Amino acid sequence: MTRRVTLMDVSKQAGVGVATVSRALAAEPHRDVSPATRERIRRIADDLGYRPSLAARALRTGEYRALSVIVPDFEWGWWEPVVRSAYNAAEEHGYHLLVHPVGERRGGAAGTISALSNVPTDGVIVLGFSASREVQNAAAALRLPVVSVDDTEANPILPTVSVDNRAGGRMATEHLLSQGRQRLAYVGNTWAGNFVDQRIQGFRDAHDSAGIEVNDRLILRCENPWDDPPFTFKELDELLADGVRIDGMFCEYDRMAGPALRSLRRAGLTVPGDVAVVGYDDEEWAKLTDPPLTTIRQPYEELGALAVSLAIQAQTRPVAAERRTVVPTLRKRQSA
Amino acid sequence: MTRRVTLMDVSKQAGVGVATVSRALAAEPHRDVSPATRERIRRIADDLGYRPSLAARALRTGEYRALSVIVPDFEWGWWEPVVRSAYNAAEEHGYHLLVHPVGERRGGAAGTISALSNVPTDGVIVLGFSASREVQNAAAALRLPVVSVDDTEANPILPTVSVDNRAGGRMATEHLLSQGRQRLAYVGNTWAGNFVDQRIQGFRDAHDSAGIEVNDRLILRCENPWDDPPFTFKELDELLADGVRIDGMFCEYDRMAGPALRSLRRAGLTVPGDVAVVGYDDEEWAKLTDPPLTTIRQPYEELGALAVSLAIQAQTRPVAAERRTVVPTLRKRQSA
DNA sequence: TTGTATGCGTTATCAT
DNA sequence: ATGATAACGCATACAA
Repeated sequence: MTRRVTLMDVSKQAGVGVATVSRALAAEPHRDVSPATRERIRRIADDLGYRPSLAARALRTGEYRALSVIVPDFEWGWWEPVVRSAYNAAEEHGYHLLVHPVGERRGGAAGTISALSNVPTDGVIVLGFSASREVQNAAAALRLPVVSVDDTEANPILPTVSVDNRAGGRMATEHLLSQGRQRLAYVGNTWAGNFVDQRIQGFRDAHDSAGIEVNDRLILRCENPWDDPPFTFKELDELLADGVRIDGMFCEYDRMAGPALRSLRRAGLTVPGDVAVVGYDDEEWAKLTDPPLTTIRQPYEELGALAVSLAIQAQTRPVAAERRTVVPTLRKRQSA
Repeated sequence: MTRRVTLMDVSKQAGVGVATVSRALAAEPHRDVSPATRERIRRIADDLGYRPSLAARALRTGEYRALSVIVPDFEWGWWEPVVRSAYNAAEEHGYHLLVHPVGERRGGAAGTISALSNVPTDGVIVLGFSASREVQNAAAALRLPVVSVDDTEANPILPTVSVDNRAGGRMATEHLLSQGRQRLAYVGNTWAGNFVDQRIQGFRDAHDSAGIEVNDRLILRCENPWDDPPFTFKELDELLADGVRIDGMFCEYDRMAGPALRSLRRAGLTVPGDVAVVGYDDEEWAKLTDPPLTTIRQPYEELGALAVSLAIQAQTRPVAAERRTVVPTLRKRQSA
């Protein structure tokens, strides 16, 4: 391992001062350096294999030009496209994006943010967590601005970008109703959460507009059956066994579709013939279910780009702790 | 935004020199500082909200204590658990792990590595790319050691950690044969690649051991049907329509299972009754197919941990450009 | 247009 | 056990 090539080396080789070299190598052509020398110096730097020291630069400028995004690593999938778009957006701003999965062992989102004291970063984007005080405090302790994505708390305490879940629920339901389906089930998880309430609210909204009454018995809260046979939703199995008829189903999120489709098939119902099914999230594998899943697609690209732009803004001037809402769209496939 | 708290501030407050403060705040108790002052200084630092400057530290020590992992962002899914285990392993070594998705626009793996000149990092782990000369050169230009994961080239030019695909293919096939299945199809993608050859070789190995002849007509190379109805594999549809009987199927990787299962169902075949199906990768959603997919699980945890350990080693002493192989396991579910 | 000199905050070396 | 100080490599204010 030879010593690293520094500005000094380049300057000596070029027979000019380090300042000139620094200016010549600046990203955007510096006004105080002749194109000729700029060109000459850049060539020499290249020949010598010069690479700027990020540490030295950051020490001098006080910024790393990097953002960190905290992702929930126990929930695979949905956040990937957000990270992707954030990465691209960051790049366009000349920033790098560092991705940090939250480990159970790492004390959740707040713990992961605290660990960022050892990561060179200028700002934090938190994906998919309700931004509690703890998150806010952890970031404040590091003097890092935070932006939250997909936090569905009623009153955000941070600048927040999120999707209109109520509109999404409504959209899914309207799609089902518009096909003449009348007896719709809502198949949700057992957990509670604002986004759940919002999607159900959308479900109700659509019924109201259509003048159809919601049968509360069809609003199901199901236990995860993912690890034990027969991998169906027993709540749904029982409902169907009781002879309750449904002709449409809105799954709280795509992952509910696997067990739900199995329950339907087990009950001898076809999709979409007997029952039309709509999911939520448009995860990559939604096209792999049988039949391919019609679903609500979150505007992942917007989410990522917006979050990055807010995070960069927040570095210089405070950004209001208010919610920016983006709207989902319907992705039609074969299940409804 | 007030000025940041530095060692100087702490030292003045404590009435000691900066060196003492630096020693007192070192991660592992420094031998040259009394426990009393150590304790006192740490408290003061805490009170003042002192955070070390990573830039200054890195400038001084010459290392960031961070590794970068390059992941193929166009292939969702399989690498997630590897990143997770790598993250944990890195943490145990006192390192941070930075995750970098490769963008199409970013010039592939090599391009993404080059972009790391703007990322504070001490080493690179490349996931899921055949480590070409380009990758090697890109890393060399940055003077960063590289470790490759899941590169299936015959002769690795980098330290490489990979899974025994031949053993995996054999394992999947033996599982099918052991159930008395005799007419097995191999359902693969149209692409070529060493890992494909290896899995097929394992498929053949198992047949050889069982004294069963492979019917080459049953080795299918199918076009992706993921974006167009009817979302089945037409190659498989045709085979079945021709009246060819199969009773078992090995999918080259889990994602092939969606269309394959649809093809089977469309042909009126049940799974696993008529046809037993085994996948490869054990992706998260493998449990969502109907029936839940029996599959070959790659030892993701080992892959990540091993890669990190090699990358850290490579920082100090050269690590041989040889392949370390780990073995997959069978994950039994309902499809076979 | 270019060169010189300073300081960013830390750790390590050398005194004491 | 502690303190003073040099050096890491860069960007910039200021001088030329």
